[in-house]
Amino acid sequence: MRIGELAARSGVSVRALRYYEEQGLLEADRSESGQRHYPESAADRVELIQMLYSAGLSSRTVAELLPCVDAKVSTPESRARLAAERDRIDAQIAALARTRDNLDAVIASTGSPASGCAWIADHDVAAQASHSATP
Amino acid sequence: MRIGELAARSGVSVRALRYYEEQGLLEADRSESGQRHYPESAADRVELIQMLYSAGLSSRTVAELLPCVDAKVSTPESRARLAAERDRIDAQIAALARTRDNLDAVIASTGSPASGCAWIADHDVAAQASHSATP
DNA sequence: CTAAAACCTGACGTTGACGTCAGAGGCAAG
DNA sequence: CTTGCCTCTGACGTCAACGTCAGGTTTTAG
Repeated sequence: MRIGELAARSGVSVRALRYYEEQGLLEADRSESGQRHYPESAADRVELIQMLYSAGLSSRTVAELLPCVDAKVSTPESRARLAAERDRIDAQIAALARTRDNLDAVIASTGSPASGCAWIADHDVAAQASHSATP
Repeated sequence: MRIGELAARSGVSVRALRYYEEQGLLEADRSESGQRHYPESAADRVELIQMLYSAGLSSRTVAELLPCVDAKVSTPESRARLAAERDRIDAQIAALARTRDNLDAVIASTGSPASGCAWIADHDVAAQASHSATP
């Protein structure tokens, strides 16, 4: 398929796909006239790239991880790299969960006009507690 | 305390604190000579701002939410706003969890050199499964 | 064959959250 | 007083992940 169709299928812009290629994240065959031609699997690849992007990985990091994903075997370094990113994401999830819980507390405290909003005082206790529990 | 100390305590740069003030996220008293002076509670405020930033909220959004956090009562709009952001964070957590699980699968498949790496084919199945299992 | 739609490269523009630098004041110590 | 560190405003620089525009070629529809 050509770049327009891949863009439509994967929901990203044509420009983004060309950018991915520029960054070495996505390769394409070229027709005689120079037009990019992608296999069906490219849609999955793009989805994967987007997933890693949305997890906060930079294009450089993704570029470093993708070969390790593609390869059947991995070096100890690449495994460490993957594990490190996994841990980073885990920490990110924990932090987000804390933030969400705090937002819930805010919503609860502001929901009924009678209740006071002592959240700024509360949130530190919660933050410190979960912080000291997950360093 | 002055800006340098607040920066040291809260772990952000002096520039960032001035930026927060610029964006209306953090107010400061001014001494006669114009130097910023913060109360102790400012450290908590900064921590809160950072938490919201790290959850992917823009400074504009934070600026809209903070008054609603400070106020004892909230309007229906502000509550809806808070709830919307909460849901966004929830979705973000779910997406991150999926990404993490995928990374785990990669690590597992590349961990032992004997096992094949059929992850790109697998990950969609897993993504669909966890997607339909956690909305 | 022709016009519209899709594609190409190259290059400059955008946005957010700061970094960094310049030049000028403020403040406690010796 | 002056030395040294802190602070001020203002303004330009940065970086990532694209958006957008220009000017030209290719493919497709009629």
